[in-house]
Amino acid sequence: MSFQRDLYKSAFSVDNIIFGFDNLNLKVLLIKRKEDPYAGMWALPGDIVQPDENLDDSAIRVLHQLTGVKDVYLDQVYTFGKVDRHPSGRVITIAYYSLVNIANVDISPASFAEKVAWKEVGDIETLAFDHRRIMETCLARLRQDLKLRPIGFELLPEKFTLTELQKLYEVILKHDLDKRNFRKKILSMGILKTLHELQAGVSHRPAKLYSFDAIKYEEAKQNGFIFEI
Amino acid sequence: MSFQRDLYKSAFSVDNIIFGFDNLNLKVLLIKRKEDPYAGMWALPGDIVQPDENLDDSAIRVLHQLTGVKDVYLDQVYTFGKVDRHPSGRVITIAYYSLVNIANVDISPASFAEKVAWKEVGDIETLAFDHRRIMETCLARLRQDLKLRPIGFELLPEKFTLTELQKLYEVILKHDLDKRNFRKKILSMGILKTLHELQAGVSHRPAKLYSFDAIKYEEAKQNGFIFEI
DNA sequence: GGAATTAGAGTATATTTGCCATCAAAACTA
DNA sequence: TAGTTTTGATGGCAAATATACTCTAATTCC
Repeated sequence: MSFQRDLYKSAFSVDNIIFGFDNLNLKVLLIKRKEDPYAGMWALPGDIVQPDENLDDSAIRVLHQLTGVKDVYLDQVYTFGKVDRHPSGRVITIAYYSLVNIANVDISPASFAEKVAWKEVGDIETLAFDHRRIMETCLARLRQDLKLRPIGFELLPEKFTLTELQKLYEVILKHDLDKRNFRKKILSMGILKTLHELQAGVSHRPAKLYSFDAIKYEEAKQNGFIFEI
Repeated sequence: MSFQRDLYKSAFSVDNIIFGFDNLNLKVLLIKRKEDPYAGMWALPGDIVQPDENLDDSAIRVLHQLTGVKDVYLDQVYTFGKVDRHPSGRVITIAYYSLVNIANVDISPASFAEKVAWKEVGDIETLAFDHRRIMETCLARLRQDLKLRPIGFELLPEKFTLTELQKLYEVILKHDLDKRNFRKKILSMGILKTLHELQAGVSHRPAKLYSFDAIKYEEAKQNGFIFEI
């Protein structure tokens, strides 16, 4: 079996499900497609992987084009490759998800989009291609990862309150958590820096601000610590 | 951006990491490559995905060619796509893992292989391509899944003893489990059928045989049960 | 100064884990 | 056939961990 014989017309794309959190809801960044197929429909941002481009780099590029940000949390989730998933030919797509601080991004439509917008996850109905299913899969993965890795912070500003963090977990996992137990658990992990600063501009007792301490987390991990919510 | 313009010479393959368990060790099915690149080296079984073939079907086909079995546990893990991972061109590969009952398979080299053999996971050093890394990734995923889903049974015969099941967990997770607590936990889940049969042919007190009860598991899941070891 | 709002903290109970020891059933052997 | 060998099956306790639960304190706004 030669390699050449098995080449055929095909391509692979990446789709990047970019999650953001606005202190109330979990959102994803969608684009409105400019061209066929599915012109005018909302879709996940993605692009064909270039011949000399690694898959991860491709996902990073899509993210960067749309949001201006780099160096954010990004993870591969699953590859979708049903024969007929793309009307124009055999295109399989590798789905990634990214977690961004929604306040840091300045969204601008890339060339392939007419519009870009944050949409609340719960409000999304149909999407182009099999993107609805891709989104569901990524959301399920996000929920799993959120419980097993310290990634919730990625969706929050650098400095955050414990209430904000808890709210984020509650919204994404879709169930309430006990306030005291949550604080106890998070603080006992020793992976937060306590900033000696308070929340400002709120009309009630201001909360302490914290930030994630990646170094402490790495140390703890060396000592056998396993993150779990 | 047209679809046509973005087509280029490329292909995608699947690699299927087939795990088996022989009551002592975790094994993977490897092939010895017949042709270049990497002729004569051990590699993971895999193949180019055909133009009209779904990805999962491709992984199933590879499995079937090598082992004669179908209808076994199979899950997609990760897609590897570094630009230079394949010496002959741009080939990305979608890695799957399968869990088979080692006693049920009758291995026979597919056309692309000179030999096929079960190799103990711990003994595997270098493999062709980036297959070593792929194997590590799949192994890590197997360990994760084993704790969160009732899949250990897939590696055992239809009828098994609790000691065999525990041993399987211990070997794969690489740490010992308490015998009494393990039995208590597994039995309390209510997802095993107690066969009123005993192990035969052992020169000591024979153990009771059990089998996994998929129906009971589905019911339990409906009622909020979450499998966890 | 009082109302409104969210922050922050401890205890009692339930669950899980780690650890320990004995008798039972079968095959083998002397 | 009696004794030896091997593994199966089983309960309980102590310690650690996870869960359920409610009030006072601090701040802004009026």
